[in-house]
Amino acid sequence: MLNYSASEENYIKTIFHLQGEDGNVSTNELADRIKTKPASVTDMMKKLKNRKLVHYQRYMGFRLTPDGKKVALSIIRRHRLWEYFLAEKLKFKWDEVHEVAEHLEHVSNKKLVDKLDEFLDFPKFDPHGDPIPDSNGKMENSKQVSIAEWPLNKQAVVCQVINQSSELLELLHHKKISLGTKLEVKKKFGYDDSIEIKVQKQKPVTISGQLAKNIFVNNG
Amino acid sequence: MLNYSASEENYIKTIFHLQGEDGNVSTNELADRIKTKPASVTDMMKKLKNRKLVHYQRYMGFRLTPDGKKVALSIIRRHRLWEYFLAEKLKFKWDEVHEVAEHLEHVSNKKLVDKLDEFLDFPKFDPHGDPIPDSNGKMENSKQVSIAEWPLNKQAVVCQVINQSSELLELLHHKKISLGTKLEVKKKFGYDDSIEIKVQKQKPVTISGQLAKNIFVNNG
DNA sequence: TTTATTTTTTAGGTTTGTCTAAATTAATTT
DNA sequence: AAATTAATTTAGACAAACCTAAAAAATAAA
Repeated sequence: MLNYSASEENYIKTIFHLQGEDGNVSTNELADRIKTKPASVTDMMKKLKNRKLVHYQRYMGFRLTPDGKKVALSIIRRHRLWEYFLAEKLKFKWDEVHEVAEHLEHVSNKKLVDKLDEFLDFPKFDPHGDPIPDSNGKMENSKQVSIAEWPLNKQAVVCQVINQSSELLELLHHKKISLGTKLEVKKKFGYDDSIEIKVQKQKPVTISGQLAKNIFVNNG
Repeated sequence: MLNYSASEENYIKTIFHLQGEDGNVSTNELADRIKTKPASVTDMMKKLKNRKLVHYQRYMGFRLTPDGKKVALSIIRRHRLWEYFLAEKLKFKWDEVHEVAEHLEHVSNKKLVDKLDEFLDFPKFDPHGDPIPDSNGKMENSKQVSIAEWPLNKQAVVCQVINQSSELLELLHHKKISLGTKLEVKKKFGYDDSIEIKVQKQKPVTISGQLAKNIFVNNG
């Protein structure tokens, strides 16, 4: 994999986030996000087109080529691994990690990244619940969200439980919740952040806000 | 502390390494070291003079101001902490850490560096034996060298023992060596890397190459 | 469909950090 | 002390990444 400047990497990464499954990204949209001017975006798109990282025709928007996507995933991998490191090892707060990772992500030494991954024990999600690509660019296909944030009446599948302690495991066992359990959130009580969930075909049960925050789900 | 570009930081750091206690650094010397051209050095010196980081008069060489030294020490602190992290936590080899740290050192977030320092348990020396400045820029005043590399007949003071195990401690106790012990290396045997040392006023004793590599000394 | 508005691009300029080639100053040799 | 050599600086250019202002194209409205 070739090396790209921090600036190029920021453009590539941001296009990845803005383009959905198939949509094109517009000049203004990208300029807004990257906090630069549309003219600068046009300049950079010409450059990235030459490097075969984006499809681009003037006035028609742009999207990443397969090569561009690979590069984007490798930048996102670095970013999220550093976020995980900062939160898990250096005890940064959840909302402080992003800014620091914005800088660390541009150190693009493959051996460093792979060894960091190993040191962290190959985490699958960063502290915001976003999936971390592995060294081949593969990752879980949906964001991981605590059931405290999950919308009402939408099926969720338990995919991770953090902050494991024997008490927590005992509680989960009692509520018949484990990895892969399908459930729906039925009610949220703002008073104490407790929520009422329906596990598969059983009767609804209530869960404390504290527990809810530690059970992560996705849409299966 | 203001922020400086990676390029400025490389100049500042390199001037620090080249200037001794009081000596001036020359244009060619710095150009050589930084792998750039003398003309570029002159350009940068003008800039650093404006920022009050170097004393500089044309044709007369340059040296860091007190402010410049502070900046240099903070860069060196980052570099050596990352080197320690890479070797100790990510299991990089001794001779691979420098190159990667050259990039990581330019991420100049103070909180990141201080938390990294804490995570690493405030190490005093990097994997090459060079002292790591603390958050105030203070550091041990000499490089740490294993007695295997120490010159003959020069007083050495034991300042660290690494790879601590009960067997090693037992051996040290038996040889009457501990932190602060003064000794001299009297002979080196290339055959098995063993060395003969004289501890204070006692009779010379022989130490294996393996042990010698784990006893670090400086000149007191 | 013509006009007006928004979006995007082009043209030309700035800063940072680099370079080459020429000019200047310092150091060394004769 | 004059001449030669070496070190350093200046002058002018270049690439990357940004900018502003004006032109061009696409979109929306009348």
